[in-house]
Amino acid sequence: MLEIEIKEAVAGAFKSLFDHSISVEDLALQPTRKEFEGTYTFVTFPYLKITKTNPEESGKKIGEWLSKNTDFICGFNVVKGFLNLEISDLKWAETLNGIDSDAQFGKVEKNGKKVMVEFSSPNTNKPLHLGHLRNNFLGDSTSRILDAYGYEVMKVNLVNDRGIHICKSMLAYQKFGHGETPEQAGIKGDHLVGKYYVKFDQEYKREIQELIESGTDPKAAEKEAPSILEAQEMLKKWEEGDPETVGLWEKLNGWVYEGFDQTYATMGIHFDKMYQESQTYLLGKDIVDEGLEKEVFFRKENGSVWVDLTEEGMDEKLVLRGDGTAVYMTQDMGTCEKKHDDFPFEKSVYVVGNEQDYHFKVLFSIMKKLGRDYSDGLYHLSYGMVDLPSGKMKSREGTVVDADDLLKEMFDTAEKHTVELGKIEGMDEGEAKELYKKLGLGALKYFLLKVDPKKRMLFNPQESIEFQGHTGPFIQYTHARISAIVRRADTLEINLSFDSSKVGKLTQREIDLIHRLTNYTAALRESANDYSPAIMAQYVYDLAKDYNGFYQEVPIFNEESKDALSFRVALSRATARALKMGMNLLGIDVPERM
RNA sequence: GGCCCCGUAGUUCAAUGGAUAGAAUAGAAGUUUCCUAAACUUUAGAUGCAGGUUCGAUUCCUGCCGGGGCUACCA
Repeated sequence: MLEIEIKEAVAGAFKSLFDHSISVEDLALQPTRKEFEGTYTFVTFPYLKITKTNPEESGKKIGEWLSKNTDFICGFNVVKGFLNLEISDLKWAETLNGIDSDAQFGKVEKNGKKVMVEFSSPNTNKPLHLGHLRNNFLGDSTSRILDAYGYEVMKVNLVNDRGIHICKSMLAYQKFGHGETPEQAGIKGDHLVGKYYVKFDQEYKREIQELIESGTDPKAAEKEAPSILEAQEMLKKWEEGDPETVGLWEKLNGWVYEGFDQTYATMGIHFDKMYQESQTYLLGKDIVDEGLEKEVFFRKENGSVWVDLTEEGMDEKLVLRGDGTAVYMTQDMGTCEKKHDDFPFEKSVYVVGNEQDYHFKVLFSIMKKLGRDYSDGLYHLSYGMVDLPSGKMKSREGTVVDADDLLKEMFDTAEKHTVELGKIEGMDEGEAKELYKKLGLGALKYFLLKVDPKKRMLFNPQESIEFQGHTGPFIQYTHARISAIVRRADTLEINLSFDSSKVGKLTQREIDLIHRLTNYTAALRESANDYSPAIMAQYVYDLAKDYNGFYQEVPIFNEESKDALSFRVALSRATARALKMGMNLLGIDVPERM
């Protein structure tokens, strides 16, 4: 890669000029700011002790050495401690040739390591909402990025299918459902069950109100309301395996899964393995025993078991109740171990909201204290809440954005825009429908992924369904446009290969674009190491923007030498390929025409 | 109270300790006989406050001010 070659040359300069060895990894190059001449900038400030002279002189010496001793650095200038390097047009053309003829471009060798990515984690008492979308897209995209970066990836979904909250919707259904089914009601199973969850809450609130009015203390009322007592009773029955209760649970969960499957299919997301909490909630007790034996945990007088993490800057944390039943942490320790047994990973990523930062910090500490060799590979991909302009989403107050509704709205808006712009001429209906889905989903995924995962973000429904500017469809459009160029080049039988030495003077746009193409792998690496699709999202946007600038400037099929023409087509083709690969990492399809 | 995260143009987002803090959108002004105008060009506009570390701070440290989260024998 070009950047490596330059770094090697700089290291050579240090060796030759100052008799000092620097490893290539320690050297940093940055893109030259556009107000200066050059493409790559080497900052000399940090090396003044080695060069034993002032910044300007250091830059000048290194620049001169590089010009003299390499055939691709054709010029340089020094501004203070900044050495700006110019790369010859020939080198750029050769670089593009290399990229374009490299069938393996963008591919990273498999590294033989396994990583498990857990995401989505829905509750089976209500449908998916906007927050889940951020989670799902992050998890899916991160999985794709890790896979592309050489890992063997296992995508898993741990479904929260048991517990008091599940019993709430079951109870309300039992009382008020009159045997209603999704088919009868004409709504998806998850929405039907969600309806009864809301119903429960209404009843529950009404009962509390009544109790308060009859003189009960508000706190006591919350605990004494008949509905909550019934739900607790139901949970007990479920745990005892009462056939009727389990039957109801299975029926409702079945409906919810059907609904979820539909939504996942619409989102283009699938999992390699499903875990259910109903199967894992009893796990972890053997780990508690192990921890006691290893004296990582300790038992209090009432029999409850704790871990002391004060040395790690945290508190004491309960890992088993006094009555011997499990808490969330017990379960998660067990599940962590089970996941590793099922798929012996080097890394395991949990895509979970940042309200659980502390929980995972504790969990990972415990696994480390227990001596699990994989504990350093545990990673909490923590993401911030999605806010609405009206404020925080609250399911009980009905201020959530439903995932299915939002997806449909995106598709509809895509259709409206597409038809308005007259883009569907010559497309059959199936093709057009396919396009609306790609655009709507592309817009939504890109919107949620372009933001740094850990940051809280604002989702304005009106503004979010945009297809102009820094959006998924902008990148998709660029790809469609390039595809048209490539199609035309094919009919003209333009040869892909060109003689680099005959391409001639390159424009700044062309250099920028090739430069950007050379950074694909670096963007992938950074994205994978940071578990951040946002980095890749930014890369594809910048690439698309660079291409649009280039496209605007020079007609590609104008009359010039065959080499110049082939060069531009090759540049287009390589860009399309990089865009497609990058967007694929975000889980976004790029259409051939739109 | 303790701990964690976040404060950047009107708005939504960027910026491995680097040069004159970038985009998009909204505002103003332009560009289609020519490969897709969902595009392009020009223009105006921002680092919460106060210190510190250094050649250099949006970035690192301290304090304050604002927003959010965690702080359950809930999950």
